[in-house]
Amino acid sequence: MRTQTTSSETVEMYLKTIAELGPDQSPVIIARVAERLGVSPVSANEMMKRLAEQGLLTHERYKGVVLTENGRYIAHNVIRRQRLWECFLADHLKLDWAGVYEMACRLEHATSNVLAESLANYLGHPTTCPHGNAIPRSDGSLPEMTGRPLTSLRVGESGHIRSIQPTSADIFAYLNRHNVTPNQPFTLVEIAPMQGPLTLQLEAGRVALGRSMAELVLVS
Amino acid sequence: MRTQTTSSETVEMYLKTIAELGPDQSPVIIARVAERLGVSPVSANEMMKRLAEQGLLTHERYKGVVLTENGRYIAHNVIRRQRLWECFLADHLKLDWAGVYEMACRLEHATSNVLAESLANYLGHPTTCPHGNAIPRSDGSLPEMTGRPLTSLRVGESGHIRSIQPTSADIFAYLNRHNVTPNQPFTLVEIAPMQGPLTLQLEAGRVALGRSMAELVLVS
DNA sequence: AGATATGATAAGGGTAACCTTATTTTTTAT
DNA sequence: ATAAAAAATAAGGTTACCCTTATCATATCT
Repeated sequence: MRTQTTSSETVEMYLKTIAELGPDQSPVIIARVAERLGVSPVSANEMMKRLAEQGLLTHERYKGVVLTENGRYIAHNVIRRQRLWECFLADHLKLDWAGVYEMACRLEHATSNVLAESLANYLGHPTTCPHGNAIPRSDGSLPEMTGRPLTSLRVGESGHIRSIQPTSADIFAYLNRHNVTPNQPFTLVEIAPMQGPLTLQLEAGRVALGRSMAELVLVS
Repeated sequence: MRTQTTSSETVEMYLKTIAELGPDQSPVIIARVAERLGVSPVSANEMMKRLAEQGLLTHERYKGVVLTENGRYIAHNVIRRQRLWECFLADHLKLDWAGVYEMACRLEHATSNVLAESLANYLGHPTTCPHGNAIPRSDGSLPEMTGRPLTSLRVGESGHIRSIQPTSADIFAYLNRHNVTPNQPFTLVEIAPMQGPLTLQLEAGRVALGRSMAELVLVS
């Protein structure tokens, strides 16, 4: 927890993206960040230089970037705001589960501390967003991630969906359409060979998920 | 109502400011806009040129700028969003009456149509913001302003506070501290000469308001 | 009718983002 | 061990804002 100098929206997006791509503080390849932000790798590189100068992250060539304590603090704050807004949008405004991530992503940058805490209070201090991801606490700490990736299960195993990691609205929409949402019980009925799809049996029916999509799904 | 091409935050702020300074579509002096936005007159001038090119306003030298139908539509939409957020912040989150204008001013630019309409619905389609100003309708139309400026009253006249026009948080705070808020009954007990202050008798006590502040207060 | 304050424009710059197109460096995979 | 793929950097540009200082044009006031 430190000098939270107010950061531009762009800076906030970079920090948040890095935090999302590297929980556990593992180095994040800059090109992955560029991809997710829809920006050229060159631009992302330049930005990383600036962020490093500001002491928000460290960069080791060909390894990737790691947030400093200060950078992580800001990132978690941004994520906190986003997830609080997601709760409001989904639970109170009844907005589409798949779309709230992106809507909240715009609101998060326009949210002061006072506002965030009032909102948290109004919502009853929720601990997870509608997609099941933990909401960082106001001191910047992030509760331990519970659940393991769907891809780590064997055929025949059962469990409950715990969370869907941040992704695009299309993917959320696909998952929602097939009832792959938090708390749903399921059984893994098949894993196709050659990096093929995983097939889940849910109460409402079956779904096939490609590997990369399945990696976004945490279960218990 | 027209081609609402998505506009930048800056453009939205210019349009909103022009709409606020020139209700009734009277020409607005560019320097006034610059002042309110905290920008140099030269910058505002350049921006007006760009806005005129985009067909959002017309500019007559030494007279001022007037929004086109399209420009006004966008401005009213921005104002609608801001005032809806003000309602939410004040009525639901119980945030400080004086501060919600500025908080909402940041949220307004991060608010899509879908979100604005869901919010309106959640709030029960309010028609005025916490400061008593009319909320433009979703078609961009603005209900007729009711009430006249406090400065048009004579000593001895009574009435109710109707609204406080958009201003800074300090001024809102001052007015709030002295109970100059919508629906308060009052009597105008004195007008000091030489452009001096107006003194109001309210239920809770007396206040003295300078001319320029009094002009922001509409009464009935 | 002319002086003055006000409003507008011209000219020259700055910054934070972004871009593309080389080129270089490192990792990785055969 | 080396070739191919991936990551990083260099170089040169663009855009949307913003700035200051100086000059020009108009309206208003005496």
